[in-house]
Amino acid sequence: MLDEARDRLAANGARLTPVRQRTLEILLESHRAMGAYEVLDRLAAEGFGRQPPVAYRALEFLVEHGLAHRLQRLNAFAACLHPGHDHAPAFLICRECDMLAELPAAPVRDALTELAAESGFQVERATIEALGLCPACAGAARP
Amino acid sequence: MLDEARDRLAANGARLTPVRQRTLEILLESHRAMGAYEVLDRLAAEGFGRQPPVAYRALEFLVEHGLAHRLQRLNAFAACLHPGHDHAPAFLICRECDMLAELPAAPVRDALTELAAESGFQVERATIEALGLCPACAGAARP
DNA sequence: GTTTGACTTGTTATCATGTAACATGAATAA
DNA sequence: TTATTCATGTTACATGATAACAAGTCAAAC
Repeated sequence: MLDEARDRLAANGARLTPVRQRTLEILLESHRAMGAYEVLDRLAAEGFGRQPPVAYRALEFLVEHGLAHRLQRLNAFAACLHPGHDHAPAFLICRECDMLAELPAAPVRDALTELAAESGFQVERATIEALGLCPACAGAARP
Repeated sequence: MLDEARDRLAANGARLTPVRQRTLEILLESHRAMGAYEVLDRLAAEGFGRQPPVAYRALEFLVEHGLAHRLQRLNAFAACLHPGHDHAPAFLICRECDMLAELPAAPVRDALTELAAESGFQVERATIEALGLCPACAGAARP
């Protein structure tokens, strides 16, 4: 995963420096949405800077290069699980257990792009996030 | 618009009190996305309370009752332009002029709901926001 | 009509999230 | 090697949001 990321970045003339790599690893390890300050704490504990911009810059960099996503509803970030494939994912956030699922959302994005185009609006980036119940929690709620 | 809002609320046993009404008016007048603190300043200048919860409570109330929307991407709020009609609107935000358009997005929502259902996820609320260029700004950019 | 209880509004205090501006250090290219 | 660009770190601040409590308002029940 990291090697793939490094290659992808090199192709764009960007570098996976230590902070950036560690930030990506932290996101990948925890495998859930993390707030910037949570990431910052981890970084600081490992000897990196302890001021907010350190985390925000690394996270922003990862998002810019498609290696992580920003979740608007949660004010949080998560590693991208399918870097490069379909880059307009939709996110499903379980309101019970906070589980996060990322799914390829080409049809949804297309519907949105087309709808916008009818008003002459050019979509560049779309945020598609749903709140609801994951299968496990839905099952538990209706026994 | 206000009368319609009042009626809709009365039907739900909720009241359009002065702060709430004024908050809705402020959103409607400016007809764009406003931060909570911007709304708060206006309210305070008109003799209402000047502490954050005053604005947040009024805004939250309006959102709860479908009279306003919260825009995750902007950390902002905007009056709902079609209260009651299709309540899963998509938002188009122009990155040049900050124009905000709200459009009925039933097809997009349906596509998302169906996609989620394939994974067993039950969508309750969806956030669909697009960043891009409005017709005016797109025209100006490509002369 | 007064009392009860739910709701509304306001406060203080604090926390969480995000960014601007600047100084220093490392990598790259001329 | 020197100029230039990019990265990292800092301080300081701006913005966004909520918890906890006190006081006022209003309608319904008695």
